[in-house]
Amino acid sequence: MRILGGISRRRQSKSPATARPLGASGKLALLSETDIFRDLGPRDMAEIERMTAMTTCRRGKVFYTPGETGEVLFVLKHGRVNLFRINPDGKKLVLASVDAGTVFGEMSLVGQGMHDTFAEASEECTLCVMSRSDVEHLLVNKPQVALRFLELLANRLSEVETRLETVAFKSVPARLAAEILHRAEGAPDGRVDGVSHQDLADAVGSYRETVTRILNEFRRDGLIELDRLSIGIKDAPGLKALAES
Amino acid sequence: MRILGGISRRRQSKSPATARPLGASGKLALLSETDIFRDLGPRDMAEIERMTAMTTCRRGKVFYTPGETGEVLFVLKHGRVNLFRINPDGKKLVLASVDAGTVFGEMSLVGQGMHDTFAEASEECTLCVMSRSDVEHLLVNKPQVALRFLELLANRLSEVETRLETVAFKSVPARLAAEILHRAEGAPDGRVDGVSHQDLADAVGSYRETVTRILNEFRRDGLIELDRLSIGIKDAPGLKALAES
DNA sequence: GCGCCTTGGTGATCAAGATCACATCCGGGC
DNA sequence: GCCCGGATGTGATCTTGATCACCAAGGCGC
Repeated sequence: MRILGGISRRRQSKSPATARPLGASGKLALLSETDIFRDLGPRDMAEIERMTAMTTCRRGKVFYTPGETGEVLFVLKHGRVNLFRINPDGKKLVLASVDAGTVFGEMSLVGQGMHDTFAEASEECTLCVMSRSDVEHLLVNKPQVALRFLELLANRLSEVETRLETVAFKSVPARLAAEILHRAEGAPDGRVDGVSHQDLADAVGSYRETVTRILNEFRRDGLIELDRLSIGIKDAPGLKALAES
Repeated sequence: MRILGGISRRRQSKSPATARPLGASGKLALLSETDIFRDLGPRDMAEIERMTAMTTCRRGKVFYTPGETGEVLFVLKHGRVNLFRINPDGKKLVLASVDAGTVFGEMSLVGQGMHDTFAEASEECTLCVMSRSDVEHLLVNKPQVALRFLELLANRLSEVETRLETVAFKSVPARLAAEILHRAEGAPDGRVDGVSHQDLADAVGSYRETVTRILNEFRRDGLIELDRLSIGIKDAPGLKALAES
């Protein structure tokens, strides 16, 4: 059985301890782009800038571990982050894969628990880190931010609910087809790169061998083409049909 | 295969069309108890009272159907509500079972989508219904309410994530044990009443026959006792151990 | 070039639980 | 009491997909 230690080894950056802090230079520019802050004026943004730290994480870095990390909230500026849990056998399940603009973290203030949840950069990431008190302050004094936050949370809720339904109702091939299509969104060439079968298995809640087998079936059926760490979509409608179960 | 029509037949109240409106009498009293409004003063409460409708639903009533119902937000005052989806085969999955104080509904404003999600009273319920514009108004003008809302949403998110993990990782017996324990909370006699095997199956994402079989195993192992529509817990620690997988 | 690690390929086996098919059983309505 | 529908009990399959056991190929560091 693949265990927790193995995961860290497999992907975790070998670079020095923690994420690298960013110079004050590009901080403001990055912050202004964020969804959650978009309603604020320049003066507010400057204030936020003073109270946040910005860091980057390279692909694969697990930058949040329950217990170890304090009570902070992350705002993802660039890149993509996987929030996942590990079960007692060491099996990993990706709860959510969040995009730039999303807020996440351990915040009892907002009840936003990351109980047992890890966060890892699935791509090169730029993150903004806020302390509990900063967030409290911000939410109380800037209602617009609270509203944006609300919106984000509601979207994540909706997403997880759909995921729950998917895991409960659909077969692994269906889930896999959906996952591939989802990951291909945004890539105009209809190609998913840098994703191992193991990654897909973690995402759909299955196993590496099963994913390999099913991907090969997909290829046999002319739905996709396969290369090392790369999947090319050849028949998107076909995949979509499969994804509907 | 059990289908959608069957569900309505099985449980839906045969009473006239919609839920019964409540006299203005107890409205304010009920509203003040709600979590989400608890920070408001009497004057604000009065204002809210003016703009909300209060209704009751009897057990089993499906009072929200996607598409049919408009863009409203419910605040559950008393009772318990199941939010669920139906898959193409007619199989039902309970996404969340929400308690008094919870807010839910179709609200694009807050991104709070109920796409394809139904709501049914699993107990006698008192509900407060707010329109989209009322909610917008409230959230913009009463930041405290937005904060409470945030808190609620974050809790629900956390719950669904745990549920997702459970469905993905744990066996049906484990899920069932957890579900029984969960439902027995609050009942000091350690008894779960008025719940059919089908209800449990819908809740844990399994099938009626499977649930029946496993419950009988539980009884054989001295964990529970069984009666028609009733389960008595005899060995809570044993169930808990099972629930941990 | 060599060794090693990561990724991918595949057969064999197995267990869980979905699915089908009925048989009761119980309570309520008439 | 009789009938009906919902709730439950249970046997008999059948599939899916988890799990085990290896092997092969690609890529990288040295």
